Amino acid sequence: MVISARVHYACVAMLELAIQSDEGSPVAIREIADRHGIPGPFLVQILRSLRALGWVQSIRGSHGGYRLSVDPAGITLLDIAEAIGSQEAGCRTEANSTPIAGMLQKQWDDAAEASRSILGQATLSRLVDKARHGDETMFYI
Amino acid sequence: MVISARVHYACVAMLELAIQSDEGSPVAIREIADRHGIPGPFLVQILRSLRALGWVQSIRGSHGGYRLSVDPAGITLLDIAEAIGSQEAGCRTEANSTPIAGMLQKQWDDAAEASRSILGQATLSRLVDKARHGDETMFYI
DNA sequence: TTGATACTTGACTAAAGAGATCATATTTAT
DNA sequence: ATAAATATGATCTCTTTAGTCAAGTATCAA
Repeated sequence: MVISARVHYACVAMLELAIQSDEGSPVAIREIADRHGIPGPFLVQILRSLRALGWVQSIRGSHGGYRLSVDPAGITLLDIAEAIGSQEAGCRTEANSTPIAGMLQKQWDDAAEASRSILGQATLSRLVDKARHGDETMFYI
Repeated sequence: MVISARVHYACVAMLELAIQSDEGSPVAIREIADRHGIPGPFLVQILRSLRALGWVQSIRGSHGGYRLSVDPAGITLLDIAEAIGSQEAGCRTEANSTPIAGMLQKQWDDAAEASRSILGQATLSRLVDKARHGDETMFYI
């Protein structure tokens, strides 16, 4: 699975919003963009997509910004990558024409599934905890 | 890890050569291309790359073609993908600028490593066995 | 009511990579 | 000789990626 800059930025933004969700005031795009060196107008595009997905809400006007509008425990990096990124993982060959192609396709699928499994376990809430408590290894039941 | 058509074709070709390595006569590009619906001139390009890697050898002239020049047990799909494909797995962000970016980078790396692990176990010889003996599950020590 | 701040929207562009395609040359068996 | 193969370098089109721009709209605060 190739993670584009777009997907990476989307994850950065979602994490920033998750971290700052305690404070009442919304977070401005500029703040996130400046802190992470992301081109502002590009981040605007990305947040529009996230809003279309219903994952963030926007507050217009002065002192406006964005707020997370979902439970951070319910969104994983995989969700974001699949929603924002266009690039499929693995390889989609047309109609396993030959036994060899079919066998290879299965390997590509297995490899892609392995990546997806990792990213599917990384919820925003876990990552926020990780970011807050430093690098200590954490155990979950 | 995104598997391009180029990588997929390269793997098909290597498997074909591995399967037909018993017979003395080399395999023509046309034969592989026709059997799998691969554009001939494109496959030529790919076999050139494989030859440059020292994995196949070419025999020119009439009745010429290609032959595997390495042990099929020593080459995996990962080797081929990394040698032929240009696209890196995961995501390379520049110099983990922030804690959040660094944390994400680690997730991208973990996901990429999971894919690589799967493809790294798929040697040509195993796949050839699989292709020959049908779909029976095989056990290796 | 006016200005500053911040989001909204749609269009646009440059660069890179993917996936071929083509023409021409060279080698070898028969 | 000639047919069958590979060798080589150039070129081409299409899609995606990453980013930019301009003009509009909403809200707050003085």
